[in-house]
Amino acid sequence: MPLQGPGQGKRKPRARASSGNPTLTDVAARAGVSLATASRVLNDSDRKVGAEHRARVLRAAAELDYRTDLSAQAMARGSSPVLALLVSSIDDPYFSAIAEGVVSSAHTHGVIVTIAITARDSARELTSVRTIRGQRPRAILVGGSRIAGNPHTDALLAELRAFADSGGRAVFLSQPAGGLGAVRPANAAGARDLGTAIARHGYRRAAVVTGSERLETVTERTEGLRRGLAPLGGGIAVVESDTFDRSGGYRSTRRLIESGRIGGADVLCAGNDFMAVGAMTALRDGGIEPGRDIAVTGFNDIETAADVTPQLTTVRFPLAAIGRRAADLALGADGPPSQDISVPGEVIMRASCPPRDGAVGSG
Amino acid sequence: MPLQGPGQGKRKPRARASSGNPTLTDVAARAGVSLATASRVLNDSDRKVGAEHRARVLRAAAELDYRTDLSAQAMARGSSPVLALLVSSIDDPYFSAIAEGVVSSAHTHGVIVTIAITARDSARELTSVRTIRGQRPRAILVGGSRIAGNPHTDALLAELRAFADSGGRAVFLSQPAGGLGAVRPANAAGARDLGTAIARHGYRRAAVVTGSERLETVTERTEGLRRGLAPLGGGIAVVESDTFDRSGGYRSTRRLIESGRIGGADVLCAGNDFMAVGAMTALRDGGIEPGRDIAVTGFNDIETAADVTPQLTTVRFPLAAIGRRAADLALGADGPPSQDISVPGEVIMRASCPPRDGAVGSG
DNA sequence: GGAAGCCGGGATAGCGCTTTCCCGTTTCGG
DNA sequence: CCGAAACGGGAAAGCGCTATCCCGGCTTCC
Repeated sequence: MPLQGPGQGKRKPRARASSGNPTLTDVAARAGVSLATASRVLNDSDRKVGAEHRARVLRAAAELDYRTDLSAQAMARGSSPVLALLVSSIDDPYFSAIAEGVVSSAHTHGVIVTIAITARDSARELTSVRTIRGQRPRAILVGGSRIAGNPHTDALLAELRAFADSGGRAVFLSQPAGGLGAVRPANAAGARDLGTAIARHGYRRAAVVTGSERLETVTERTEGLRRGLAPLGGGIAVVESDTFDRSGGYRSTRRLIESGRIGGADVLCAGNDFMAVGAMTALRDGGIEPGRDIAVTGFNDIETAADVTPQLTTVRFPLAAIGRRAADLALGADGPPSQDISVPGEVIMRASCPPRDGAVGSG
Repeated sequence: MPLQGPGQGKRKPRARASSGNPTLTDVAARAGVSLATASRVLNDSDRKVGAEHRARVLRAAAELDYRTDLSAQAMARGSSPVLALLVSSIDDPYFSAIAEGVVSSAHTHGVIVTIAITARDSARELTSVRTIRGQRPRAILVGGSRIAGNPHTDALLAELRAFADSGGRAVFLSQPAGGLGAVRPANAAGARDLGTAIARHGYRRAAVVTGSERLETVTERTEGLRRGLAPLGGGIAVVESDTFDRSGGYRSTRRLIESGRIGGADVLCAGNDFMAVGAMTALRDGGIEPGRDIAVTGFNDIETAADVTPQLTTVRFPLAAIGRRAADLALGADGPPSQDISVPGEVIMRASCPPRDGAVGSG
């Protein structure tokens, strides 16, 4: 038995799982070339490799069913081809439409998308970003409206900025912050256009049913609406807030009806389509027929909007395009890392908001 | 100038990006302990570490804002904490609901979710799985209905099986195959229950509007419906196929109306809720009032189902729960790796399918 | 004809982490 | 009171890649 110097003993190499995946070393060995050559072939690097060797490597890889280990590649290269998407919920047409665009863009960039949901919980949002940072992604996309007075906002922003400082790219899908760039729906302009459109249809007193005013999206839309109504002498008669979803729309409308405060309004403007749908049901339950007794509008043009009765007037945003554009911005080598891109919406007038007597002509 | 032996020259270490992330080595150095100790503290390993050292490491990590590099960790450990989800589209309430459950389960398991979309393109499905395999994920979840006669099916299955053989777990969210386990809605049973329910409401002749019969989901539902209707003497009068979405529902219904083939039916059963919604619009366009002149049913109970007029009778599946369960199955160390779990649905009778004269009593 | 390139290939440092080994101290059990 | 076991800590061997560096053989070009 050979003597071994102290501390110099050969360790037994960790046992490779018998069913482990083939490695590049295996491929190189089978092809009878060096590791370097195999790597060069499989990544078609700049360095040229002779046709003979190239073919051998390719064949060996195919025979072994070789799959590059992305973790190893990421570590060797120092960056991994992933884009992280952070949204409050993926089970929400708004975000899933954006996600679709993001994934599609990422695909064309050859980048993998990882997804984290925050469930509108700002603490979880923070821990998610922390975890995500561990992935050393190329970019982080943050969806979901910023909430005023959020105790974790500063920490989140610091985290994102640190990420950006270490070479990553962070892009918001809502209001930008911390000099970090954003691609987002032009809520204010869209709401203003909607206000203008309904004013021209003859409506003057709006009842607004929306989410918490601490959501920036909410204030942008409400304010935009006010500005759109004003020129023709219209305005917002009353604002009622609740959760930013269907049931919130139902409940707040119900409260408006029961308290009689809905009386002065000729149009009910909901903060989004879900709220609008809930509001319509509440109206019917209260004996008010939407589209006839009072007009109704929403926001976002979810697919349902065209399927409810009466069809819902709303503002359409190209959500998938927004997602795609955000991913492009985050992944593109070119262009300023931080721009604030507002994507305009389009007012879709439908039966829930018919022209009234006294409406301004189309001229 | 010191002589250097051939091939032994000291390479200049690759320049670390000045703004690079702090490494565990940095943490250990700052804490004045070894790499091993730092690692042990940060992963609370079995090995005990003195309180003093522990505290120093923790403090150093916090001060440096250290974030474990997941790729490096994955490589060192030989496996990465990721679950890959493959769906045809994330912008589809069906899949986004499942995805929500998947992500939520993964979160509690401390696992990251990466997502890939296939756009119902089987070639892309295959390449996606190939890429995914490179991530060496713990598990792969495959959504989307299997399509009969798909040329890439064998390759896909082989790929998944190879993945399973090398220690991963693959779970289908639709029909299982290749002995690989699945968690999925009990389409056949749900459809049968729906058939039974509408038969008891007095309906006998169903017109079915659905997707391609090469989709297994479609055949399962149609067949189940037939079995539910039969005991009370009902049956399927006509089947019309088109794309498995809203416009497909519209078009096929339209064709049924124009050809007069809808005549013999007292209920129109759509393959899913989207098709049902499209069908209702087509009916109205054809002068037939859904819910009054003909009953209508859907499948899945998407949120919209309760918002259309008349409210849609459908079969509800707990999609998020299915996603969660699939992820649990794929990530759980326990349990047989491959089971076929059918999650039952619940018939939701609504106004689109009112009881007819001659309906069977509730007794 | 020899110096000065290309060119295709191989050897091999890391990348940042985990984990095995090994070692000096204590703490016990007998 | 001595040997064994337990304990806390450190050194370093990889994990599977990429990319740098080096080399020998051929062209080129004066």
